[in-house]
Amino acid sequence: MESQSAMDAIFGVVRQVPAGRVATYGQIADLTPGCRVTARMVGQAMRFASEGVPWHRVIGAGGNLPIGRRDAVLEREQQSLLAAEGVIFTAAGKVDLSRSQWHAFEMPVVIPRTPHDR
DNA sequence: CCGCTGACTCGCG
DNA sequence: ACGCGAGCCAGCG
Repeated sequence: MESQSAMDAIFGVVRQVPAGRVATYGQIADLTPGCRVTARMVGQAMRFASEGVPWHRVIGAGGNLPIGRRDAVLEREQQSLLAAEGVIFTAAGKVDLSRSQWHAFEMPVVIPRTPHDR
């Protein structure tokens, strides 16, 4: 299994996803600071999500719910949890990322500019 | 050390 | 639309 510290880092990012919004495995991986975290690892980590970690807001690329291949019951739970939060689904049963994807707060890159160079 | 396996993703036919 | 293979990286036998 992956290291506990890596999962903690991943959980830390997942906890930032607000209700009504979703993020993809790859997105979480990219946002997770520290070492090389891949989408696969995020998925593994979600299996061990503890209380307080909104695992249901983490979905597959393109709005898929890849969990369905493993556990249909769990997938229904994820759907109901998301629906209860107001997440928009498409007719195809996928999450409408264009409307519900979480956009992490990005720290604006402050370009250093000294008084004399302008 | 090798190979297989994933709640993954992307590209190609 | 759908399957397949390759990249991905940690864990396990």
